Amino acid sequence: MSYQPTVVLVDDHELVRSGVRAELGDKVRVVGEAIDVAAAVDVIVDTTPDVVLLDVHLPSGTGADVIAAVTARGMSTKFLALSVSDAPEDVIATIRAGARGYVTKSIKGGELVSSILRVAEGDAVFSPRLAGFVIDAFSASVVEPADPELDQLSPREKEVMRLLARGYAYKEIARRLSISVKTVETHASAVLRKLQFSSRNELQNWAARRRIV
Amino acid sequence: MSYQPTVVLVDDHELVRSGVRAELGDKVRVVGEAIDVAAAVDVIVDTTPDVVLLDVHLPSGTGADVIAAVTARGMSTKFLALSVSDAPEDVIATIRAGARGYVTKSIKGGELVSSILRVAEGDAVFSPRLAGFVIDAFSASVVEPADPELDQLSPREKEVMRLLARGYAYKEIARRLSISVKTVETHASAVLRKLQFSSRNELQNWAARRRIV
DNA sequence: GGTTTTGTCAGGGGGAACCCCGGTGGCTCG
DNA sequence: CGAGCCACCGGGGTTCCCCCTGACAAAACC
Repeated sequence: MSYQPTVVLVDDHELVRSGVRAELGDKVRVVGEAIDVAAAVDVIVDTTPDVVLLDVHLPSGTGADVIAAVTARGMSTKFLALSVSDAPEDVIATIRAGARGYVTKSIKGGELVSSILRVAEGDAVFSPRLAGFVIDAFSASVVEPADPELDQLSPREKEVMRLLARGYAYKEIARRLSISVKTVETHASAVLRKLQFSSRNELQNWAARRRIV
Repeated sequence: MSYQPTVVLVDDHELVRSGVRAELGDKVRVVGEAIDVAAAVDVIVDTTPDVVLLDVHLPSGTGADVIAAVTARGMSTKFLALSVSDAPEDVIATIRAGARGYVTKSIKGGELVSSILRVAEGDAVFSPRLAGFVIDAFSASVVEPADPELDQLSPREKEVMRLLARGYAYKEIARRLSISVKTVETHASAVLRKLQFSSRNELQNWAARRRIV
């Protein structure tokens, strides 16, 4: 492939930037550099590179700030985080912001080049250990801790509770369960009493947070 | 490292299982096999392997079903999905369920072994193209598209809307904003009308999904 | 300076939500 | 077989939600 992706380097250490430039050789074309958040945003907007090689910790903020500012301008630039930090917080924050990859500075030159090329093609790239952090955060955001509070409810009450939490009117619930509205009221009262809620709205918020909806 | 991780193979094709067994050689120890969801769960619970090599599509369900059933039993087994499918839905569903990696069957034998070893050590492993799907799904689950619908609301109405979405009673909202209950009613009516909701519950659900709470 | 928007408030009404009482029938368990 | 739990249903009541109409002052816009 003779096509050279264009790259912007964002790092506050001159040494790192020149080192990276040297390693990159002629496989990619460096079209701009920046050392802080504001300058980075300007350069990226001006040069619209294929990939931004981005340090996570900058003097005036974080790499995530840069990503947020650029994507807020409607650009679809791809970001590859390049950092000394392998802390889960940094990795997750940067990925959440929209980075397509995250490699540590212990990476070898050749691998850095191939990582940039892969990101330019739309793939995601991670140092081995770091991908796990993202996966953890991803699946952790879905877990249902099987609330023991729900065991206080009889089967029928759970049924009513679920519909209640979704905001259905008593009339609707009665129709769906083919029972009388009065029965629904009875179950609803029991649910609110047992779960210590004073209104369906509290239940609804609680259910939304626990993702029982 | 002379330590052999134990592995369970779950795949409905005999050919695939024997192929995998041949490729794995003596780097890992295969302690069990299964061809459907129920059998897989039984074998995994019995043998408590370090890693489960899991096909995504099984005769009686999906790999995600297996993961859900096993984790529901409180086990912390690691799962590596091995599938012919590279469809984003399959990848995301399997990862959401809790898999620590996803590789396609076009993988070479040696890479499969090293993938298993890395998963056993806690890393996450992906075929190049697939990691991007997870990242997309991950960052997409956070974006706030700055709802243009909210611009229809006057500042005061937004204020009321937020409290309304949290489930506060009119009386409470009036107290917090130091205004009359009747004024709250007026704003609430305007909010529901402008946002096309017919009850506060719809608003509450909508707000919960958009994370405006 | 008129018009529109916004924020404030009120009356009145229909309906829904929630509560407290009551009752029936079925089931299980000691 | 009585005691307890569950699912079912009703009456009657209070409070809250939501709507409609109408009003007035301040700010903003043209």
